Amino acid sequence: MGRRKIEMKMVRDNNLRQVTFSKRRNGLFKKANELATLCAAQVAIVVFSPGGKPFSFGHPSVDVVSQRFMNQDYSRTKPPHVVDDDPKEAEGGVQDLNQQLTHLLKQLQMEKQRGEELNKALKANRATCKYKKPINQLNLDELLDMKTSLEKLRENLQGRVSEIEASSSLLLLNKANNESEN
Amino acid sequence: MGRRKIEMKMVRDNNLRQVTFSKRRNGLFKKANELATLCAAQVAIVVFSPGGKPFSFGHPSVDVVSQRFMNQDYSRTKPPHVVDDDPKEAEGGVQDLNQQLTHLLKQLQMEKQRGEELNKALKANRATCKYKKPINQLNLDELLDMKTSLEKLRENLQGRVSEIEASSSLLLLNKANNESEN
DNA sequence: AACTATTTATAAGA
DNA sequence: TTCTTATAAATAGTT
Repeated sequence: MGRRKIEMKMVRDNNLRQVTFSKRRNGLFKKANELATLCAAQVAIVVFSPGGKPFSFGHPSVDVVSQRFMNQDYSRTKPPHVVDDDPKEAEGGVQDLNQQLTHLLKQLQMEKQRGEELNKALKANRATCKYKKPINQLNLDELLDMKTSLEKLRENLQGRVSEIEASSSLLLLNKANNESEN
Repeated sequence: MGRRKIEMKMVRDNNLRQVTFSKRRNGLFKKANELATLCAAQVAIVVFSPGGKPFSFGHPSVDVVSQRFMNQDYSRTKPPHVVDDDPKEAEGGVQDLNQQLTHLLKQLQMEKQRGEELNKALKANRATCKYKKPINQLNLDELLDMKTSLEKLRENLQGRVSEIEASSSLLLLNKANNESEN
């Protein structure tokens, strides 16, 4: 997409390849961000440059998404810790225990994060309580103000639970807004 | 990029959101494939659709790339499993690892329980969703019915999350009630 | 880093 | 879902 069409083969020139990588990595991450935003999807990307440098994009984070993926994946097939790089050690050796540990730690992190996000959502939600009583009497400015604060809340929400709560709130708001226009 | 420019906000319409997701997921994976091909880069992508279905792209594979990423990640900091409950054994003994495992499993259980409680509250809440769409068209009987079920729900709510959502719902109901009186 | 001529992705519509 | 098409966005080559 540019001055000329290019063949889909590895770019030979090292310098040009690096430039292409940078441009396209940015493009890829932008697309990923749009996908997450537009569709309320979770996305994780890991890329290694030709030089071996790691880059990543995650919504809400690489860890959360990859963990969710691994959990699903494992439940479909084998226990998560049986990677079997070294069959001799696979059943209860140190390596196996280490893998179990790592896996558990990640799950723990995920669960804790979920809890924290719920808490965050709660706090943010309380901030909106001041609006809750006289919603029929709010004027347009106040409604817009409320909308802003709800949208701000929405930005901070990470988990799906939070997603749902925000939708409800926005739905409520939209309803109020529409009616104030009549 | 199409017939019209669209706002970068979550697509509200479920059907349209699913279509958008499919199209853009394909686009994202295509871009990822091009990046890998042109630049000899390794790429891994994991995506969860709004409906929670997992999709992935990997070059050479999700596993290879994520494994490499994790290794690098760990080497930057400390091994993830060194929790140091017992400094004497901290460097790799089987006994120590087992203790860590047990400890982690307990923590996990606790966190999961917390999550489940929050989920329960959420589910109870969802039961009220059936009323949400045509609220303006509900007749008085239906409104009273809804009010009853909301009040019942309210009694059962334990967590603060649910508390807040119930308030919203009741507020919505009161509003609708008032309007039906006019 | 910026700039455009083009190619590519995609929103709407069928 | 798949295809078509008008338009928006990405980007290859250039400065």
